[in-house]
Amino acid sequence: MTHSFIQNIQKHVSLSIEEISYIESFLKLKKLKKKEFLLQGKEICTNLSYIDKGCLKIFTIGENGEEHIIFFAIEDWWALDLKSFITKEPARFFIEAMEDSEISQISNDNFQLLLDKIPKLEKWFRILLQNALIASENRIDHKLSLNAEQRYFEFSKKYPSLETRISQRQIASYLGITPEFLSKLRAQKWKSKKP
Amino acid sequence: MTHSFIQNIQKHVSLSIEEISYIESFLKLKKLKKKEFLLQGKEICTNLSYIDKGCLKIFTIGENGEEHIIFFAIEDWWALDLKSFITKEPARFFIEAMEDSEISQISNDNFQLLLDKIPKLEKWFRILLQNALIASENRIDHKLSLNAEQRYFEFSKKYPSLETRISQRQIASYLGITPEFLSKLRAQKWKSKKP
DNA sequence: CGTCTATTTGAATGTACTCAAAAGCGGTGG
DNA sequence: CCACCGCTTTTGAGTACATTCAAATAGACG
Repeated sequence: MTHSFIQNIQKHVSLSIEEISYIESFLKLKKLKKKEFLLQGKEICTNLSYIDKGCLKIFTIGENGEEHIIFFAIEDWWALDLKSFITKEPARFFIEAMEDSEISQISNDNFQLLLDKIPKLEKWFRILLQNALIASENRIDHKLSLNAEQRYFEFSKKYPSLETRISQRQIASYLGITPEFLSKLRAQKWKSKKP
Repeated sequence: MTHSFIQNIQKHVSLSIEEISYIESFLKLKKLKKKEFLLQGKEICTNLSYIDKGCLKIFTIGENGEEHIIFFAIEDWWALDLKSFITKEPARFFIEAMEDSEISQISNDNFQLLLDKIPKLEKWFRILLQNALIASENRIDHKLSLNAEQRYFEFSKKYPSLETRISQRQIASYLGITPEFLSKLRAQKWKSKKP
């Protein structure tokens, strides 16, 4: 059975047997333990990491050590600091495993090589970026349009699985509120649903 | 002299004379007057619009009619609802000219045709999306990490030209604050710089 | 000019934050 | 397997950042 990384690509472009094994030759499998870092800010993000299993967070750290989660990467999604990966500048973001996870990595140099050798991969990556940008635009809209409670509601709808897999602290950080306040929102919610 | 749309493409991929005229054959030039709409929410975004001159806003409209500006499109940048353009679903966003503007449009059908006929355009569009996504990720980080005053400061740094071209009301909408509060922030700023 | 919209300013209000303390939960080692 | 330690969650009181509403002023446009 082919690697799920390959299956992901084949959703958008079809590959020959040779191309598949060529791509697979670049993949490095890696296991991460919960709380293990994949990328520390200021390092260069040299790898694109496809998530086979588990869940990572991509985040920045503020003045007082608070984490600001830019996005979550779960199964069949990607973890990288795009800017650093492309430009080889020091990373803006940190990446850390939130569960024991398994990933498949390809280095930025090998990635460029692949795009040059198999140009149709440009299409696949273009579509990947397209989807990420659409999600990112929606996130901006939500942050501009909705209050904390509404954003929490939308989050629960969009990531029903994450709701239980990760701590409220992490969810609060993603929503842009304090964990204390999220706790209060949840308490309210019960009150209005139980009577 | 070649169209600046073409020049933009050639920053990333080189084109033959034939390819250039093929691309140009699809471009429709259009002039917009200030406050003219390019896209109304719920319509389908059938065109990718390259901004030759002027400035547009891409935004949503909330419950009470407030505008939430997702991004500004200025010279040498793009205006479209990406999701609607790709999927042909009704648009999430509105697009409106903030100044008299000149744009060059290509329809989504012709765009797909171009990508198929000139595959190296995939690379150009991939890079365009890459840059947009990087900017979008930074915007999310700013909204999570910074308070209103800091976001205003960053905005002024990033778009020094816009600061004077558009109304404070629009800037406030982009920053996610009320125009009244932005006015107060600016008043404070003078106080601390004048003494 | 006159009208319409944008900006400024102030007072009252609200949403979300800080700080602190208590309770809950999960993992680890004896 | 239980006890303990550290971290997360809950709860409450006080506070701060930002909003709402209102009214006055200033600017822009036909």
